[in-house]
Amino acid sequence: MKIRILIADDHQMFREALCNLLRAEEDMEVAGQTGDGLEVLTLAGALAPDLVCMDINMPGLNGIETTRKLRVACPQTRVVALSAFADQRYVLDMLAAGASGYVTKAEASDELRRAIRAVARGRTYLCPDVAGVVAGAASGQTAAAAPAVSLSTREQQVAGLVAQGHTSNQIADRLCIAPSTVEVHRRNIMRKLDLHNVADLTRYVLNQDRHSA
Amino acid sequence: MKIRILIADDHQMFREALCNLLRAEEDMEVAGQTGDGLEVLTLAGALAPDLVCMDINMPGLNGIETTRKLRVACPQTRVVALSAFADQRYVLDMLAAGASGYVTKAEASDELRRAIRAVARGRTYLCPDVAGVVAGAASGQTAAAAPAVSLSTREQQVAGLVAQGHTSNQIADRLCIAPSTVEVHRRNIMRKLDLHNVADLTRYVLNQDRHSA
DNA sequence: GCGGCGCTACCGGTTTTACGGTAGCAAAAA
DNA sequence: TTTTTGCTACCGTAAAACCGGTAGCGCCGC
Repeated sequence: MKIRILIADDHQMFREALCNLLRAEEDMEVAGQTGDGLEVLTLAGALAPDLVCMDINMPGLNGIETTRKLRVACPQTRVVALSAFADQRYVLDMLAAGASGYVTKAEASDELRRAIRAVARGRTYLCPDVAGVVAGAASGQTAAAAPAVSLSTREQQVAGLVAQGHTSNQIADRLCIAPSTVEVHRRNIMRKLDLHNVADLTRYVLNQDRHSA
Repeated sequence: MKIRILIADDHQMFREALCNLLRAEEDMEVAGQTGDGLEVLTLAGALAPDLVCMDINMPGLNGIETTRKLRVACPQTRVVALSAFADQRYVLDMLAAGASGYVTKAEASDELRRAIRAVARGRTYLCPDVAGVVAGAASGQTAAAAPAVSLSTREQQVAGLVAQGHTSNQIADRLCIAPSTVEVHRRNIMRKLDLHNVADLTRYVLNQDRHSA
């Protein structure tokens, strides 16, 4: 029985090249391919593949969200993350979303074959770079610190406007509230995230945006 | 006579997959492949390929700089840029550096084959997305606006430290200059770039970093 | 019901930015 | 040579950010 694979990546060229590579394997079969997160969900429902090779940057729905929804809709379909990046944030979010493997594109394609076979057998596979990141997170403190913070809706609005370069007065006008209120929100945001200036907050917001793009 | 191709991309997996694709073509031959910009120069010198498929994000030396040097060292070797991005900045820099073609990874691999054949015949090939960007730059004003700004070395240092969340006093300590001097640099940076607060500057620096990564 | 949380709003204060002008000095360019 | 550019440094002012406490109101969950 061949391993039936769905390829999800926003670069058509990479998808085609990858199809080519995997089709050469005796024990693998490319069931389908797409570059759109939402289409991954519909295709996975129709094709019921054993495994999805999932990129993170995709239009429609990013790979992390897609993985999360896919694990609910198609629990029998496992996910191998296939990303250009090995950021701790990406890796942890992807694993938390339910991915069973994580391989970076910087690795040899042999790593991917190994990951596919391991995950198809119900195992977990992380390529060396990624395994190091996970180990670092486990021993470090960022893993515990990350999920502790959560901004309210209003705070997210304010944070976004601050990162766009607006002053508290401008934000107050925009949201039709008092400047003093905006400053309270700013202070609460700073306290929650342990940030202390606009530059820190801007970087934080930009990272968040990148994540939910 | 086959077209002898050198593949330069920092993702080994993509390189392997691409080699596979191009080897299937009758009129093409993959002479070599590497993920490092500096190695492109040495390999090109040794192999004298007809054409280099050049990614932009590479360690050692980025694709733009590599192209510039390659055009001087090996004028007979032409360059097709093969990037994930179609940013105006990337495209224009790459063409200015001497690339004869530009294809994005979001395109089908057929676009790349077409580009390779066109460039090997001495022509220029831009994929549709990129052609639009170039046309927009020619008619637009951003092309003239972009090279107008340039920060001095010191200003870049200060801008970077501001974006990292340091105050002028902290930056002064770090650079061993007076706080008043740091503030002069800040004002000059702001004036040159037409920015007016830390958030704007932070976003600018982050974009710059992404560009020269 | 009552405590907690989010949103609203104001008081106070210090520190930091943002923007203006002036100026010396060295190196590079015109 | 003169001019320009970059780096250095100080003087000011006004605005904004940062940090603390206090407090009313509505909503949700225990």
